[in-house]
Parts: sequence; C-alpha cells; structure tokens
Amino acid sequence: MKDRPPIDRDSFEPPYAQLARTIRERIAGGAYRPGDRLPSEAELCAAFSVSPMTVRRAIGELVRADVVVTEHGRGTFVKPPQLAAASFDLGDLMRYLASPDVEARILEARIVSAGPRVAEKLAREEGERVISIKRLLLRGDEPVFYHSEYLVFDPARPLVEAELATTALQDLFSGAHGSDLKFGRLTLHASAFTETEASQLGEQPGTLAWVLEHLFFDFDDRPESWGRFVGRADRLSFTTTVGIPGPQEGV
Amino acid sequence: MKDRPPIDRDSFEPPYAQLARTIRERIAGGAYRPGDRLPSEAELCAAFSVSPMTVRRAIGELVRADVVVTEHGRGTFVKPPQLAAASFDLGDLMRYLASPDVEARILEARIVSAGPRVAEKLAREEGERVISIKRLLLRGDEPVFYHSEYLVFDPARPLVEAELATTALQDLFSGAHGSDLKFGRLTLHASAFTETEASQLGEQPGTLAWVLEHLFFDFDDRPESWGRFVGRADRLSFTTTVGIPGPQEGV
DNA sequence: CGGACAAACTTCCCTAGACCAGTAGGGTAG
DNA sequence: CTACCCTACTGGTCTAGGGAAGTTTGTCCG
Repeated sequence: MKDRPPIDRDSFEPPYAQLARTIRERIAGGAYRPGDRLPSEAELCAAFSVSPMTVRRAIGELVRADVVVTEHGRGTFVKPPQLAAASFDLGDLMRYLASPDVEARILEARIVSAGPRVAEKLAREEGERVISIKRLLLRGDEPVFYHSEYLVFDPARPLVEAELATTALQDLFSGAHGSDLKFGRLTLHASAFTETEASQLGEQPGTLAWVLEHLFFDFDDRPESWGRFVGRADRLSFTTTVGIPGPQEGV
Repeated sequence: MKDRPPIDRDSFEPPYAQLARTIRERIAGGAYRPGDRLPSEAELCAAFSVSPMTVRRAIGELVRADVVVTEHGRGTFVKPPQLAAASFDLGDLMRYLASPDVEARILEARIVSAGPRVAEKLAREEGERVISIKRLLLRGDEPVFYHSEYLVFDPARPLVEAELATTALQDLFSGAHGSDLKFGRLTLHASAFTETEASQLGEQPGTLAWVLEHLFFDFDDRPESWGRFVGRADRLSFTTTVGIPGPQEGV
C-alpha cells in the first residue's frame, strides 16, 4: 500500500494537480468506488506531505469536475456518473467554424425595415430600420451553414466594413461585433430547412436541420443583434462524457 | 469613489463570494468593459481588506465562469461574451424527467439475442444474450419520450426487479443501475421517428425528433449498457447564456 | 431505557505571509 | 541607434497554521 506516486516537487505539474490526478486515477482504477468516502483532508495532507490548502484545491478541482461531492462535517464522497451533470459544449463546433479552411461569404448586407418577428426580438418598433446580413459559411467549396443576422441600426456608429469581411468569423465567435456586448443568449433546436435556406445550401426543403439562435445584449440590457445559424443535422452531433473517462478519451 | 460594498464580515455570504459578486456587478454595470484590466491582486487585497488567497479565489470563480481571463505577469482582463464558451446543460431536462409527475412505464423487458448493432455497441459477439428494456416516459397521460436500452446479461447478477419499477427513473439519472459504472458517453443528435417510436408516442413517422444516446462503461472499461431516448424535437430546445446575464435571468 | 451533552471528527473559510515565473519599461553598454 | 539587462510589477503556487460550523458517536445522568 506504499504510495507509489507521492508528489514530485521537480515536476512542471504543480502539486495540487498531481494530487487531483492521483485521486482521479485511484477512482478510475476502482480503489475508491462510487459512494465511498475519500480520506479526510487531514489524512491526505499527511499522506502526501502537502498543506491543507493544496489538498483543498485538489479536491475543489474534482468537485468542479463532478467526480466527487463534499458534505460539510461528513466527508468527501465519490460520485457515480450523473446524466444530469452532462453538458454539451459548443467549443468544438466553434473552433471548427473558425478554422482557416472555413470562410464566410456575404450574400446580402443592407438596411431593411424590421418585420414583426425581428422587431420583437430586438425590442424595437415594427418598421424601424435594422441591418440585415446573410452569410454562407463554406468549408472548401461546400456550404455548411447559413447565417442570418439582424443588428439594430445606429447612425452614430456606422456599419463597420470590417465586420462584413469574410474574416469576420473570428470576431463573430470570440468577441462578436466589437466588445460592446454584455451577454448573449443561445438556443439550440432542431428544425427543417426553409425554402431560402435549402436553396442556399443546395439541399431539399424539409431536410433535418440544426438551428442555433443567438441574441446579444449591450450594457444597457437592450438587444443588439439577433441571428441564427442553420445547418444540416445529419452531419453534426454533440458528444460529451460523464464520470471519469477511460484511458484513450479526450477528443 | 468610496467603495460602497466593502466586505460584510457578518454576512452568511463568505468574503470570497462577496468579492466575486462585487467585481461581477461592476463588470455588468459597465465599470469595467471587455478588454479592460482589473485592479491587480495586491490592489484588491488593499481595497477590500482581505488576504491574497481570498482575492485569488474570487478571481478564480470569475475565470471559471469565463467572465475574466488572467495573463501571467500582465494582469486580469474582462472577457467579451464568447460563443465558444457556450455549453448546453442537460440538467434541466433531467430534472424535468425526474419530477414526480413524470412516470416510466415498462413496455417490454426480456432477454434477447444481440443484433449486429447492439453487439458492436456493447463490444459483444453477435447472438449473445442481452437484456432489452423498452420504456415509455409519460407526463400525466401524455407520452413524451421513448426509451430503449440494452444491458449486458450477467447471470451472476440477476436482473434487479427494482430497476424495472416505474420509479427507476431516479436511478436512471442519478446513479444509473447501481453504482458499478465508471463513466458514460452521451451523444445528442437530431433525427426522425422510426415506425416503432412513432406509434408508441402517438406521432407520425418522420416527425422531427431528438435522440439522446447513452453508453455506460464499468470499471474495466467494458460497455455495460447502451440505449437512447427519443422525443419530439419541436417541444424541446436547449438554451444557455454567455457573458454576464442581466438582472432577471437565472432559470 | 431514553435523552441531553460533550468530544471527536469532518469540511469550510480565512490569514499573512513566502518564493517562483512571466511581462514591461527604462537605463546602459556597445 | 541597437542590444542587452535590470528592476518593478503582475499572476501562480504553496506553507502552516487558525477559527467556525456541521455530523457522528459515545457517555453520563435522570
């Protein structure tokens, strides 16, 4: 029962991370099973010759990763994998769309009069002027996403041409239109292509589609932009892992 | 410029949380804009009369929430809302399905011979015996999800009757079939109802559907169960928020 | 036998420093 | 003018404790 991996003080991996990894590995190896109590903080301090703060931080990492749960006054317990803890990350999709071989082609960019739906989303009056931008996202020569977006029209801040460039994707994902935005709300749902979308993407109307809707607000909590990405659903799925992944996981 | 909210030592909210909240509010209020540098740790220590560790913890929370980003040697900076940081949580859906007014009705539970697809998913030979369970999840009297699941058949561990009870949903989401599972992989994709699914749910075949597929592994990294939830897509969407939500957010 | 209480645990949060490492700016030697 | 280095400032990590608060257990007393 000798601790094979105590703590390597010369490693680049800081002690708290080594400790967190070690505990994780022991759980993955079955040394601690779901429901079991981990050694107390004091015991871990002694066993690994680190200070309480270091132990607390290591445990904190595991708590955040939903691997263990702490109960005040009772102890720290190993959690079974929880379906409810699952969350699907948009990061991979966004990084893919922001990659160099994906380009955005502007189909249309003009000032239009807000229809009822746009007016409601942007909290403006119907008929007010808004900027309409329609983009096609292509990977190589193949269209993968259709993007339609409406921005509130502010005469004081004329439409920046740079935002319309094909390189705007970068900003679109990292800092969306300058940095005057406070927060955004995203909604993912499944739908079917409309006529317009289908023709632009070269698909049949009614084909299964993902719709990712985004609504961004400025620092006065007023809607600033509203738009949606539409793409074929059968080419994209979201995958995630709960619990402690096996050895070859990580993509 | 007097700090109105220093730190209330008598509050139930611990200082690190008060500090994190205060900084968050200042960002939300526009005092610090995206790209701005926050006061340094030392300055925050002095301004709020707390120790460095407390400041670090507060900042750590904000980093984790993707509100700020720290750069070693340079400072801590406010992040604009990032699309790539978005993740869709299954928690709400799971809590909804686990609520008391949702019940699971067993349609079928028997031992079958593994077909090619099941055999591949469970890493077994085709023709081996597996347990097949089909459930209907009802809210009130209305079916909302169809659940099909295959478990490896282990004669040593006979099928627990409790797992088949209509109350099994609880376990299904929190600890899935005892606690012998190490991790699970979940995949979400959009699809259309098959004949079987449609008839069970009282829908038309071809209707848009969500499919949530789950594959659980035991502590030897062997697949233990594989199954999928299928439900109407037009009644369910996933919503999330990036950046700092406005005042009335939080559902 | 039963209930109150105290001790011994546990986690939680904090202090007040220390040293290391990365960055930026200014001054100096070439 | 350029290249270099030195210094001040930044976050990153850790130490070695402390007191507060929740839980469990066992003991003592009625």
